Amino acid sequence: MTVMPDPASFRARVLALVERIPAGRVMTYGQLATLAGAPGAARQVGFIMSGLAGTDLPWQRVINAQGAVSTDRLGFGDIQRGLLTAEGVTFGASGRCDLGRLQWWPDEQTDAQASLF
DNA sequence: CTTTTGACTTATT
DNA sequence: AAATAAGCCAAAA
Repeated sequence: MTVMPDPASFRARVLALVERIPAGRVMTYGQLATLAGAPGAARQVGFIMSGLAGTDLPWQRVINAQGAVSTDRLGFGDIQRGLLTAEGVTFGASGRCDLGRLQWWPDEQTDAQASLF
């Protein structure tokens, strides 16, 4: 069961975005905060994520701006990397992936269709 | 209302 | 490249 607070809340907007991240792609905390309407609230996004583990949401696809997972100190960094690796995301020896290639933006799903407007 | 807290980010050594 | 410091903002208490 997923957490569904007020649709108007910052949290709900973040969760809605997380749910749309395609497999094998990632988003950063700051990016989510900005798209949810609160630039700079990256830390708050992280706090929201703390409740996502164990839900249906693809929480593993949210990483930090360095292209690395921020869950090592929580004890399940290896689990998160494992899930992402299973989706095709590759991590270098430094524990970071190629953000420039894997970071996903919501409008990416539309390409030629966007020009209809 | 004020204070505290973080799965963050950026700039600066 | 790695470690520090300071800034940042939404919730909960």
